[in-house]
Amino acid sequence: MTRIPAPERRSALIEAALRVAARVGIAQATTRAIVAEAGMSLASFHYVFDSRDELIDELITTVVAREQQAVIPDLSPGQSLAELLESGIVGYFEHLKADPEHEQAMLELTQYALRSPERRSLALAQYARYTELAERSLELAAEVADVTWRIPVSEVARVLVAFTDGLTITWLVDRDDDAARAVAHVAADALSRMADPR
Amino acid sequence: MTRIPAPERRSALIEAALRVAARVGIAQATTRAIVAEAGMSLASFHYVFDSRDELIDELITTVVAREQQAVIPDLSPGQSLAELLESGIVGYFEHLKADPEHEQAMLELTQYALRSPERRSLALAQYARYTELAERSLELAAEVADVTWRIPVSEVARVLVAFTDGLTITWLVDRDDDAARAVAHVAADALSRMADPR
DNA sequence: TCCGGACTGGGACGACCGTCCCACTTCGGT
DNA sequence: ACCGAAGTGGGACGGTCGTCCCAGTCCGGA
Repeated sequence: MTRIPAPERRSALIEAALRVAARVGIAQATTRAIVAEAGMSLASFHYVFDSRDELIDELITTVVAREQQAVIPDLSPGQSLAELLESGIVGYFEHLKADPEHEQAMLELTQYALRSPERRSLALAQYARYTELAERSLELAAEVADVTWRIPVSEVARVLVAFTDGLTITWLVDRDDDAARAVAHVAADALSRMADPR
Repeated sequence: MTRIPAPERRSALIEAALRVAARVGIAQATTRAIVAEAGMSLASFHYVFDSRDELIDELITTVVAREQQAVIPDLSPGQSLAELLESGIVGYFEHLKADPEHEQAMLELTQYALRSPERRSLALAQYARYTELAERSLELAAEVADVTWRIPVSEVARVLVAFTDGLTITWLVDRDDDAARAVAHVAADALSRMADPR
């Protein structure tokens, strides 16, 4: 009824698609389910998106781009590097616990992107972004703890991403908070050994 | 044409389904794609399976049950625990590299199972199995290296599963062998610190 | 040899999917 | 006040999905 300009409608549909994907998975995020969530008609969908795939692609791009501060920890000084890293990872874990379905949808989005050659780059960009965020957190932690990374931060960051990913999947399956915290502890300890006092 | 008894047909269909799922993903593993892969008609499918979901469930169960020796490393003595663990993880990594699509399908299967409440237990069983295999490898490594685990092996195993899972996903995305090996190295180092000399 | 159950092939069904079309309404600029 | 563009609603189309049905074929035991 109320008329909405195309660009606004695009982002409204992307938000709706994200909610639907979190609730029922991307496979079930049909055009009809998305427009129902957004309270629109199918025509409005195809007025602003050529295809569902175009929306999914933009969904990945958008969500990855905004993944910002959620995971960047605020670190209080006076702690060892290992402690800083652990509280950083635990911070991410709290974020995961706060909205597990969102993170599950992110995982599905990656798998989805990996399944078609022309979408592979989206998965790569997603993980490049994760690594970039991890890198920033690691630099911050090193600064606060007054240490320097022995190997390039980007490489440490790549390991951190792998560890948090593993933490995510296993927790999504068994929902074992203690086990996840143990992973965080061990991972932080391992990463902290990759730095030297300044 | 050639007549096949029902139990044989069941397993033939499951094998076919696994191949299809590895090739194109579970979402695209339709009943028609599966019977085409198995060289049967749709009627044969529903003669032995009530529904596609029943096959998928049995697919998960079957594949998880047989996941056996693939990941259990054969360890040569004379190495430190960290070295043993690293070569074990690298062994898994080689297994992953040998058939990435299979591991990708396993990941999709997990996500699929997590999406419906009545299938959640399948994902749990899958990871319980992973943990069990990890546990056996860890016990073996500890024996060869003549050390004992400071905390319950099952807890160490759970961490190892998380680490290998993280290694798997990140590598499936960026296919960076060196980075994966770095993850293996760091993970092995971290785990080795959870044991004491005997 | 026959008969009942096991198995097969092909076609059909209803549901849902992504996409498209077209008549209609609203809006901003002139 | 008017007009072209922007936006909307509803219905339809072709395709694919899971599932089902049924007439037929094969086989082993009586």
